[in-house]
Amino acid sequence: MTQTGRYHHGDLHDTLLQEANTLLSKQGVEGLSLRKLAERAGVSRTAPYHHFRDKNALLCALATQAFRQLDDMINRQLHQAGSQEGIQDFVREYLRFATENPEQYELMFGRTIWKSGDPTDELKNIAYRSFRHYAERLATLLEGRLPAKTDSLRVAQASWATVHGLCRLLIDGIYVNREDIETVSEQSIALIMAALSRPAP
Amino acid sequence: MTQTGRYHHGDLHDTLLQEANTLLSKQGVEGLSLRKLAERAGVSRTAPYHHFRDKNALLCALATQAFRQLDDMINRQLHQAGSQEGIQDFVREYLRFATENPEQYELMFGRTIWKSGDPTDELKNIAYRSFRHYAERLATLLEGRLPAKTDSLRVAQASWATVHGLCRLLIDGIYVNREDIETVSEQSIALIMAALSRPAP
DNA sequence: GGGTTATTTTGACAGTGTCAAGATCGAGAG
DNA sequence: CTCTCGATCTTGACACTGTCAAAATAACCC
Repeated sequence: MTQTGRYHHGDLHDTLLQEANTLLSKQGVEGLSLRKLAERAGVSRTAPYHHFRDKNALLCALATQAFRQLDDMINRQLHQAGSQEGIQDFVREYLRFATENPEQYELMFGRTIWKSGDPTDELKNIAYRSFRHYAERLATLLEGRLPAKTDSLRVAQASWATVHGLCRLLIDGIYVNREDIETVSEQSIALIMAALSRPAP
Repeated sequence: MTQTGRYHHGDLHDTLLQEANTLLSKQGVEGLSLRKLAERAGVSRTAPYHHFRDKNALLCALATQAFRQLDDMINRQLHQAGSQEGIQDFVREYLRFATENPEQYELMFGRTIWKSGDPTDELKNIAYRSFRHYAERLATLLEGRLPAKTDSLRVAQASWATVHGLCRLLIDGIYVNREDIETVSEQSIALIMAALSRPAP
């Protein structure tokens, strides 16, 4: 289980992951097949099965990687942000992350893993942890500013949904053009901000 | 196995669509194959190709159907809604639509059609029209209540993104549990409402 | 060395979408 | 009524896909 000794290939595990990630970026999930991957790595079709239980496991590993990046971003971005500008920057960073790695984002939150496949425990952990971090930081950020009977967890879920929905519409290119990113995201930020500073009756 | 008017089949077109929709509901897109469909309709594997150019065309037809329903709902729901309660009801209806037909919703907005496949002109038309209807109705609803320099189109996009994102997280079961639908959706409604009645500085 | 174990390969199977070519049958033209 | 035509359907085939079983290979430990 070490990576220094080279028995047959060297370390297929990492090579596979790396190659899969670049292929994902270029062709999307539907262009990612284990056989193609194996060929690129110079091994037989079934070689990957000794490093990943099945395709689902590979995809989960990829998504886990991406979630680690996102989690880092969250902690970095919302760490010492004491003001509304902190949240604004976070939203912008989030949008940047999603639009610069659309295929990874799709994999992280898409049905391929969460509905049709089954997410690894490792993936679930990092995914939930990321959200928890966001919720916690947001909670401390909003401490005292929230009216009674308003659970900060709900605010976290609702605001995440807003940004997430925006990303989806953006990435899939349905209702929001990429040229409108700036204005629409500003509007979304305003949406969140208004709710935070002055909640509904 | 229906035998009404069987010269060849009767009308495969509608049978195919209908069967596809029930199969979609039960098994999701990934469980929907043309061959399975053909078998259920009692015809050969390639028979459907004389009614739909390819699988993408079939999926687009399904999505178009669903969009027609959504469009109807939008026009019905936001027709004479003059107050905030109208918007609230709309959001609730939208959430109901999405959670009761999760697979259809996924197909309507998912990457299967919009990214990996290519959407039919018919589909694009109805999809854009639905959103336009929403935007228009929302605009008349908010007339005069919006501050200067706030484009109602942006508000429409942002609010749609909020509800859409909520639906996605709900359907894919990532961050929002189904038991929390009520509270989270209320929070989301509050989010939108706050922005509408009292915009951010 | 031998033996164990991890790694890789070959072969095979059941699926998938889709194309090409032939078969069938309803209906309108003569 | 016959006969052709065009819509509809079928058979066969191809290139893919994920994944399993069993055999082969190479590295490791004793």
